[in-house]
Amino acid sequence: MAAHAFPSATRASAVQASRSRGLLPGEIEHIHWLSKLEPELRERATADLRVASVAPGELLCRVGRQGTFWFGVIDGLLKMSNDSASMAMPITFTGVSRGGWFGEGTLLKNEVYRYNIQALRNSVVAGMPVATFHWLLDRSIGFNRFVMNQLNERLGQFIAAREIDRLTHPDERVARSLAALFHPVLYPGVGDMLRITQQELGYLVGLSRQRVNQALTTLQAAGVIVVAYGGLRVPDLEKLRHYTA
DNA sequence: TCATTAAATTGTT
DNA sequence: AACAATTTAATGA
Repeated sequence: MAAHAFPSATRASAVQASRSRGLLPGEIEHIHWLSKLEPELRERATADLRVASVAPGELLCRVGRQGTFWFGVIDGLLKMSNDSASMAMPITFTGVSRGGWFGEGTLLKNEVYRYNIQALRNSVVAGMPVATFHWLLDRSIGFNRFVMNQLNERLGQFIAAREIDRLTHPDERVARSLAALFHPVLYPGVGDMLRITQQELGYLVGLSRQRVNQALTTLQAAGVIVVAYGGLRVPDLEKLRHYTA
């Protein structure tokens, strides 16, 4: 179980560094909240957004660092956890998939990050500076509505995460974690096919790849998922969410 | 476009 | 943890 060794690169945040670039036209449509902004505000928002590639194992946020960016996943998969530094057992809060944005709670309170964000694979991540974040909060009704909704949905997800932790049956843990990744509001970019390897899912749920493979086979037999090479489909999210072994 | 090869991912022990 | 089988991605004719 201690073998969760990543090819551990631990460079500082990539988004602010010279490794970041501006937004590409094709990426704008993947940022759903932009369409909720008033047109005159959207201009600055898009101009201030930075995009960077992050390698597997790389950390975007570290516990205790001052919150400086609001992050969003353009493509790839991240893991939100509390692990390493602290005394407690490593706990994965959630995975963050395409279309997911996070860090708003930290920025709102002008606090330090309370979790680590680590890339599980090569990912493309967008970052909005804290100044722009507050600038939009002060001006845009649509943005406020989005952030509020985001906070609410994530609260629900964290409550669900606590329940997942209590589940002992691996198949059920995998089922619930997958259901969380298919959350249509938090991760609108996922679509019906989630790209995730069984190894990545193992890191996320805290199981071996072998056990994940076994769980996926069971879940497929139960008809709640369809396994494919390098990913899977969920025909009925509610059935997956309520799966019992 | 097709065939070949390397790399990634899965299935199984 | 190791290994074989399968699928995808990359390469060059």
